[in-house]
Parts: sequence; structure tokens; C-alpha cells
Amino acid sequence: MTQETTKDRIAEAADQLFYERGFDATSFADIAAAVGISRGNFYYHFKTKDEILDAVITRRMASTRAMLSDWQTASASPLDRIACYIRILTANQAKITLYGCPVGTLVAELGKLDHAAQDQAAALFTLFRDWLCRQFEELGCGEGADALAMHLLARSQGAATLAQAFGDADFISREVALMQDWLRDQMPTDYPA
Amino acid sequence: MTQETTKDRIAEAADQLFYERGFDATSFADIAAAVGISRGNFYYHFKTKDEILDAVITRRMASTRAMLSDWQTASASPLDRIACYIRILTANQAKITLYGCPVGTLVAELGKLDHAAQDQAAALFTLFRDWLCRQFEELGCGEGADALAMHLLARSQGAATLAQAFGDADFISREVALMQDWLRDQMPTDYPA
DNA sequence: GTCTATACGGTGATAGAC
DNA sequence: GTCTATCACCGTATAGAC
Repeated sequence: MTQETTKDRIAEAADQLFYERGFDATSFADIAAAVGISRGNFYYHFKTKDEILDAVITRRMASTRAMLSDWQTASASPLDRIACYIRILTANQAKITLYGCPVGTLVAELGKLDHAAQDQAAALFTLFRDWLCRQFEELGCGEGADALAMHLLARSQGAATLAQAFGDADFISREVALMQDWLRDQMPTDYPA
Repeated sequence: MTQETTKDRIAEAADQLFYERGFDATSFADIAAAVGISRGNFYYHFKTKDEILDAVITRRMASTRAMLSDWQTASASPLDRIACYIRILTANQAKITLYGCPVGTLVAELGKLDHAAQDQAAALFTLFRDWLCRQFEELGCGEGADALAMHLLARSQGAATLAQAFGDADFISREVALMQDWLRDQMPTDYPA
């Protein structure tokens, strides 16, 4: 039905390259080569590099929303849903070891560049934060739900950063196990088994 | 006694700029302007940009070693020494909120650039890792000492990453409190009070 | 040691033919 | 929609005067 346009293919290639090499280090020539078009043709689809960044962030927002929505329907209990989140670290273990977390590294880079889109990128974090917060609320954590969500996000980021720094994929497995233990401990005592 | 040479001043300025803006985004012009010399004169002291990066990493290695050595002598108990480590997050709270962790962000960037110096930068992490590992060993954690060291490093990185992403300095305080609680729990039951 | 002047490649970006 | 040709600019790096 819906054809994949050249514009989509550019955004897709840019998405991957921004992740693997970083936004600033990725040139138009790199993206054009990956898509298989000339640099000139490029500007027919995107006027500036920042426009591509916008498109990439929009793409990531959409796919993140879709993923969170899937988890929401896939599991009945909030505990299982949070476990889904923790498992993405395992699922993406190899890539994270090579390039870090796609969200964390982008936000960090745009922050240092003082780029206008840094808030948009941070919104990717907010998507996870709010979703996790809701799960912890359903779990009965009430006031502390957002703090728990932030804490879990931080633990994930730390695992990704050190795994990349030391090229140690197994470290992710160990941290995932610790996060699952931690998650069990967050279950209120009056929560139905 | 020891004069501060122009070379030192360049390395010092580069150190700060690499932290605040990132390695790749910092140009010779930026550093030259910060030091107050011309771009041409620059190359009398450093032949390439990578040489400056080397000097910056060497600087950071030396200052980190000095800091760890200070903590070693300042506190008698390994528990107190680990607490010293946790406190640097609080001490550098404002800068971390703006620019992230100096070590973590440099390693992440060099990793994405696939830069030759990425292992040298990772050695900065190893410095902390080995030092923390020794403290946990003295604490009687034996086999698990390195795992505890890595875990604490990851927790710190996560706190720094999210604080920067959300521009939330207070988050560091909350994570520091959690890390201190965690540290207490790592104390073996037979450890003398 | 410090400067000015300059080379040279790659960058984002534009114009215009097809 | 896609291409080639071209632009101005900024990056690292060099040469040579003082």
C-alpha cells in the first residue's frame, strides 16, 4: 500500500548513521552513499541537516510510542511490562556494546553541541519516563512512581555506557539481572501474586 | 619552581573545551582563542589535534591518580573511601548537569568516532574501576569486588546522563543518596563497626 | 616562541540541466 | 526526482618572516 519514499529511505539511513557515528560526524556524503543517491538530489528532500535530524527524532518518537504501546497490550501486569523495558537492553546487547544507547548518546551529543533540537531528543527519554511512571503507579507506588522510573532509566543508561566503554556485552546481562532483582523488591507487599 | 608553559596552558584549555563542547566540535581556533595565542603558533607545541587529545588524556590520568591517592590517605576505612568517590557527583553537580561526566562523555564520543585514542580514554574508567575494586576487596567482598566496582561506576554514569538530559541537578542528589544506602548494604555482616 | 599568510580537503548548501 | 557542477566556508595543517 504505502510506498517507501526516498525521503523515508534518507531518514532511515540517517537514523542508523546518527546512532553509529553520531550526528555531527555524519556527513551528507555518508548518508547519500548509504541511500545510493547523489548529494545534490539530497536537498530536494531536506533543505538542511537539522531538518534531517528532526525527521530522525520524529521517526524515533513514533517507533518508541509503537513499542511502548505493544508492551502495554502484550502484558497484563505492570510488573511484566516493566520487565519488557528491562529486556530491551538484552535484545540490543550487541549494538549497545558498540554504540551505546541510541537515546542517551544522541541527547548527550546534542547537549554538548548546544543544539536547538536537544529538547526534542530529550522528549524521547520523557516517553520512556512517563510510560514507566504509569506502570509503577499501577503497581501501587503512588508518589514515588516517577522517582522509580527515573532510577530505572539511570540504571539502564549506566549499563549501556560502561558496556560500550569496556566493550563488555556481558556486563549488560549482569546489570539486567540486578535490575530484575530490584524490580521484584519494588513490588508492594500487598500486591496480589 | 615549575613554570606553567604555553604547552600546559593549551592542554588545560583543550581539556576544558573537550569537556564542555566535545572533542570533535572543538576547533584549533577555539583553543587558540581560549589560550590567547594565534592558530599558527599552536603547531609549534602540538603537531596534530590527536596529540592534544593525548596530552589531555594524560593530564586527566595524572589528576585522577592524584585524586584517588588523596582519598586513599584521607580515609582509614574502605567504606569511607568509596563514599569519597560517590561524593564527587555532588561536588561536580552543576557541571555534570550541563556537560555530563567528563570520562563517560569522552569515551562515548571517541567510541563513535572510532578514534585510535578510545582505549586510552577507557583507561580513565579503569583507574576508577581498579581503585574501587581494591576498596571492596578490603571491605571483604572478595570475588564480587570488581562486579561491585563496575556496578557503582554504572550507577554514577546513569545519574550523570539523566541529570544532563533533563537538566535536573537534583536528580544527582537523589541518586547519590540511593548509592550511599546501597553502599551500606554491601558491608559484610561481620565487618567491625 | 610567536606571528601572518597560505594550502588544501571536506562541509553544508545552491543552481540549473536533464 | 535525480543528476552534475559549483559555491563559500571552515577545518586541520604547513611555510616562512620576525
